[in-house]
Order: sequence, then structure tokens, then C-alpha cells
Amino acid sequence: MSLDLQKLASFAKEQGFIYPGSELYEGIGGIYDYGPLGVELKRRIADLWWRAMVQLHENIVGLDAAILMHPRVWEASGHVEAFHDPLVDNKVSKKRYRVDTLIEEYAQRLEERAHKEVEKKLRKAGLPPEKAKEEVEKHKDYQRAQSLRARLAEAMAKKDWPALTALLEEEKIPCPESGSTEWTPVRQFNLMFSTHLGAVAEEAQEIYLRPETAQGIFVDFPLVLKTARLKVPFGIAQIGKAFRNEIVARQFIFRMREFEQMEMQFFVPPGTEGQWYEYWKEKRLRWHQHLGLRPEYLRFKDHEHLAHYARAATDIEFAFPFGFREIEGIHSRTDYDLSRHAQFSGKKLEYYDESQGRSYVPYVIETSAGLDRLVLAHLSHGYSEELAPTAEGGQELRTVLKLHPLLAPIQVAVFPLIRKEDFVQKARALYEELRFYFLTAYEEKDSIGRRYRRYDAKGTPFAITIDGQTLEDETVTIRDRDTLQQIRLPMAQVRAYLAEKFDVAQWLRTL
RNA sequence: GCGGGAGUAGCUCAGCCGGUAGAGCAUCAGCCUUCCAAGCUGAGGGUCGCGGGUUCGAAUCCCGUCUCCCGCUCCA
Repeated sequence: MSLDLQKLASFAKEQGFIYPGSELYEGIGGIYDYGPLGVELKRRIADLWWRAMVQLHENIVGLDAAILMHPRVWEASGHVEAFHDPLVDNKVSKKRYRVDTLIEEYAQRLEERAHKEVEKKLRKAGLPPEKAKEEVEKHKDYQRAQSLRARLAEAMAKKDWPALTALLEEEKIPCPESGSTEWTPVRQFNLMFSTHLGAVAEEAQEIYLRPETAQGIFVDFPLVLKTARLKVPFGIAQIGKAFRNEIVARQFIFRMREFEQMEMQFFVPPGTEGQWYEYWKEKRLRWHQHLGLRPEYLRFKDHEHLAHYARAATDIEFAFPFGFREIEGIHSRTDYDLSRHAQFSGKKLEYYDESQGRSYVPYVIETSAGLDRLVLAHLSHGYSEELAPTAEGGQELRTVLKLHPLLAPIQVAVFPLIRKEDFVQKARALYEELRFYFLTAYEEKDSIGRRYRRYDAKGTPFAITIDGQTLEDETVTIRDRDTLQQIRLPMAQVRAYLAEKFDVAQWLRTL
């Protein structure tokens, strides 16, 4: 775990995987661009996800919903409420809190204190505990707690942040950490990006860029159900961009403001969600493993605090250079989303189950993977510096990106051993042919060893060299990126050899 | 937002106490090379983050500002 992010970011930039966004203009925080190699890596990951989910399951269909959705969608989903937190910083402890939880917790402490004191008092006076409620309600701390709650509720309802600032000040609410009562003004943080629908400024309506792709699936659920002739259990899969105004976007492309999700919502009869949850947990872990992420780099992390709509939730975590972090979430979401949309839209979002002879709102198992996080996972997992033999018989460091062959941005490189006309001609001819089938590169500059190393760093799994012997018997060498071993093959068999190495169907069978 | 660090060529960096920019790698052109990078020749590339000040003169000193990185806070 010695690889630091700085170095990886630098490597990714230099090789053309990932660039800082808008670098020409000093950059823009938390935004990154995918360069020539990065875009290949990313779309290969996405493609293999799509094949594993949609192509391989007759009961999973694809969808590409719009980024812009009706504003009511985000009220129904709970995002408008959840993503607009008023926050405040304590000037002494430098800690940041949500104002509502800060005040609520303080009120709770006051109440507890009131209860304790009353209990003590009653015991001393030998009075029966039945008097407790009455006594507590008379207690000044209890009364203060109630008044705090009332003022909090009123200010929250009106989104009156200055009133909350005043409340903190007047009531001398202390910081749980430092006890300090010095606060910055209350500010609202909006985690959703807003924009305007409608070209005429005055008539434009404020809408949001989606903070997650899932809602597109729920909103289109009835249409998909009607047009795709599906029966539960079935799934809807989608890959697309989502946007969040993260307070701090950090750790390279791990947390970005514009990111891409690969989500699948699986609709099941209520009562069967448990087994499907287990099914998808296992299925998704396998997919990651089969793309080359070693088992010890992956783990499940169950959520301890479940969201109100969730039955169960777990994350698949990957060992990034900065620790184990989520790359995919598998959630049992009950019928919460569909029910909310039914409620907000006034339409029925039910499924008629012939086997049960009744209609119901299906339960949902969600698998939600972060595409950019997977790119980062494969880059950091594959990056390695190791000793390799040199021409002089010594050892030297080589940088190699050990990507799974199916993810390689350049699948095969073709080199003439030396830059002489007959070598070059043969190599060019092979390149011209192979490119119809594979992402192929041709390179004749520099010494052969140097070219091997250059493509090692790009993650190219195979390098083919045309040498003196090729001119005599039409055989070439194929070098393996990871083992450095070479085999010699008739040129006519190269395509078949590579086709087998890059056989997606074969890979899908292993899932 | 707070605290810390940093901004000089695509990358990694040098440039001491101020005298109008350098190295290695990379890139391009050519030479040389018969299997694991850093041989040869030549070329391109930098308003030294930006603005202001001090000075005869600033990458170098002072002030301001922006951006990036790390930590904290946040993360349905």
C-alpha cells in the first residue's frame, strides 16, 4: 500500500488515462477528464458490466433515462430534503455540524438531565415514581428543551437560517467537542446541482441535475413494465452520469462532482427480497473478482445504520491506496421508492402477479457501482513497479500496469525488431490486419526493450515482434506483459491466438 | 469553511544572499541498433499561477488574489 495517490494521478495524467478538468484554466476542483487511454478503460469496464447484467440475463433490460427530470422526482425521492442541510462550524473546535442534529441532541441531553434530577429528587423525598412525569414537565431544563425544539422546527420549516444562527447564540448551545459557543453563521449547503429549464431567463424553471441515476429507473418503471413484457423478478439497468455538489471533492477520482454510475434495480415479489439480496451480493462480488481484482482487495461491509427504507445494505469495498472504500452498494430498498412515486404522482405503480392473483408494489434490490471508482480501483490495483532484467544482465525498475486483458486500452502492440524496410513492411502489414479485430498499436521508434517497457506502462498485455526469423519462416514472437515470456507463433495463427485471449464470451461463462 | 503544504517545460525537479531561466526524462526529425527503457546528432516547447508593490533590475523580497494537494467537517 505504498503507492500514493499523487503518484498515481501523475502517472494517469502522463499516460493519458485521466487529466485534471479544465487544466488550461487552472483546473476545477473535483472534476476530471478521461484521456485517450482512460476513455478506453472506462468504456471497457462499462461494457463488461452491461454484458454481464443485460446481455446475460433475459429478465434484465437496459434504460438510458435523461439527466434532467421533473423537480417533483427529487421531492418524492427525499433528496430535496436530505441534500439541503443547514450546517454550522464551531470556531474553536473547527468541527462542522448539521444545525438541526446539533440542537436536537442538545435538547435531548437537557431532557435526560431533567429526568435524572427528578428521579433523584423523588427518591430522596420518598415520593412515588408516578409523580415523575408531572415533575419533569415542570423542570426548567425540560421546558427549555421543548422551547428549543419548537424554535428549531419553526426555523427549519421556514428555512430561516439567520434565526437558527440567533438561536445558537442566544441559547448558548455548546459544541459537543469543545464546549465552545462560538459559531459561524448557519449556511445551507445544497448537494444538488441546479440549472434552468427554458431559454427565456424570466420564465425558466429551476431544475436539478440528477444526483443519482436510480430515480430514472423508478419513474420509467411502469413504461418498461408495459413495453418490455416482463414478469417479476426482473431488473432494469442503466449507466449514466450523476452530479453532486460535494462539500469537498477529494482523493483523485474517488469522489467527484460529476461521476458515472452503473445501476440495476431488481424488482421482486415482497417476501423474496432476502434471497435476491444474497444472490446479487454474491453475483456482483464475483464480477469484480473475475475482472482481476484479487480477493484480498475486496470485502463486504454491511451498513450498521440503515436508511429508513432499507431492509439490508452492504458495500463491496476495495482496498484503495487510502484504505478500503466503497466501489459498489447492494441495497434492499423495500417498496419505498415506487410507493413514494405513486404517492407523489398520484399514479399506481403496481404489478399484477398472476401466480398470486393480486397486485402489489414490488420490492427492490439495488446494485449500484461507481464507474469512476472502478477505473481508479483497476489503476491502483494494476499499477506496479518491479525489477526486470536489463540487456546488460542487471536489474532495473519497470513500471507496469497489470490490467485484466479485457480491460486493456491497447490490446496488442506490433513492433519491427529494428527499423529496416523489410521488418517494417511485415510489421505494418500485421498491424493493418489486426486492427480490424483488436485495439492495436504500431511502434518502430527506439530500441525494442524500450518499446516493451512503454507499452507495459500502458497496460498492453501482448506485444508482437517481427524479427529476422520472421523474414525466413513467417513466425513472430508474442511477449506476455506480466511474465515477460515469449512464444513463437506462425503469423497466420496470431489472430486466433489473440481472439482466444480476448474472448468475452468465454469470460462471461465464468461469471 | 478551518488548519497545513505547494504552484518554474508534458513529467520529476534545480535555480544559494535579487542581475532578465536550467537539467534529466518525455516529444519531434534523423543516425545507430537482430529481443527487454534511459547510445549519437539536431529541433520544438516556459508571459517562472495571476495582479500589484519595492528596486536601475524580481522566478527570487513584500502585499493581495486564484488554483491544486493533504487533514478535519459532509457524504440519500
